[in-house]
Amino acid sequence: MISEPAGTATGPATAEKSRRPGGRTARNTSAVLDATLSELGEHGYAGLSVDRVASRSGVHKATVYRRWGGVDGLLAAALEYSADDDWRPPETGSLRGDLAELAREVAEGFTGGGEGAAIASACIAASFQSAAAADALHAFLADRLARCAAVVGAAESRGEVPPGTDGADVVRAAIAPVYYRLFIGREPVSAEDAARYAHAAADSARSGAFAGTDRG
Amino acid sequence: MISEPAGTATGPATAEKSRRPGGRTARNTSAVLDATLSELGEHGYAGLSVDRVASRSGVHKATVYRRWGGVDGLLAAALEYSADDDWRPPETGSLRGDLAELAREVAEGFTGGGEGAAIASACIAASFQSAAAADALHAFLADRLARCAAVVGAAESRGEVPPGTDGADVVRAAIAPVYYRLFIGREPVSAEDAARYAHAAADSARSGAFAGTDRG
DNA sequence: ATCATAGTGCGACTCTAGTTGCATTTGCGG
DNA sequence: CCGCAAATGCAACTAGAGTCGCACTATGAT
Repeated sequence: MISEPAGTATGPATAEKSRRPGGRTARNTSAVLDATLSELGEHGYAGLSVDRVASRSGVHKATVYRRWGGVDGLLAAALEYSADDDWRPPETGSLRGDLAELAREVAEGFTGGGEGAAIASACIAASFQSAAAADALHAFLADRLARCAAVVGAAESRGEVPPGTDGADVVRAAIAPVYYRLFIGREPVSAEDAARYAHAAADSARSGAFAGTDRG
Repeated sequence: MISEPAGTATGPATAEKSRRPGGRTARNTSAVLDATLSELGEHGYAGLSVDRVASRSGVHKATVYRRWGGVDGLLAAALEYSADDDWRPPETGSLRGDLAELAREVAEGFTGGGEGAAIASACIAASFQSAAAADALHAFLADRLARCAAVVGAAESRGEVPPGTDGADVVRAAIAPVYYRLFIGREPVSAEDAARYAHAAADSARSGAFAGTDRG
């Protein structure tokens, strides 16, 4: 989902289009975004304040407001900054296994009480407050969904699902109930729950529920 | 900023345990909660401010803070205040039809541009900001889910699904992808999308994916 | 009718978020 | 090395959220 902060890497996420990308500006960028992620992990989105990020990073408050505009842009930039571009979907050899592993990763990514889980949950919460964060999250999840759809493509080439199956929809069917329990209904999610939803989605795909026009 | 519910913030919201439930107090209660819902419909949760609700309702700001504690309790009370206790799940005669109608209602309930849609979306957003709102929404949705599970019970008695099918899980599988697209992935939802997810869930239930232990 | 008091109105107060004008630093091209 | 402009630091400022003490009003009981 969302990786740990890169730390040494000079994140060119926001600085690359600047007319002065080097030196102090780059240092400030990584300092501020690192501080943002740390604050997110410790206090969540509700406790994220520009003043705290500013003093923690050693960058002046006005500078943070000028460059990121507020908590919105701060979080959106931090989201891109920490995005793990090397993530790949599981390859267990079967669609059922792939989807089950995927659903498990989703559930654990938000409940597995580390800093990463807090940050991931904070991003979801932030998307309800800030259009910039919502856009960033949308882009991030759309990219993840597109990569995940590959497991359905592989299943199709193995003959597990009918040709023309909508991979993104199959993945949505597998992971959406996990998200629903976590963030909408606020219900606990067990590993068995996640596996059950993944298996149901795999079976639906196999019987053609997501192939081309809705045939029934 | 959003403060934690201090003590008995939402105490006298339900007038029955108040020591002075009649007259002006009751008038103020309905005036404030009506104003809260109107403000929610017009400006959403992000634009919900105690000052605006206070001046709109004619009740003093300090009174609103004293009785509801802030936007948290205000929205939680408004959610209970406006809950439709007479709602019943659809009865089309088939599980596929019931689930499809349910998914359609969910999608339309949030996207169908009226004041109700704005309020419903605001409640979801609020649940990410306020523990009180999250609890209120959890209770509301758990109640709705329990009622919806009845359509699966009816299908079971008709022989459409195996005995022991988990009704709540079938309903979750049908509506969760709609919620995912609306609030997590921020993707548009068409009527066809909603129907497709509902049909897939119905087929899964029919083939026993949600019957007792996960049979595979 | 009368009374104690819960509930309310009022306004001033504090605290924090966010903005602005100006001086200073610093990266980058010459 | 030098100069310009971008970026930053700084402090004072505005605006809004939330709190508090006090006076007052209306409710429910006597």
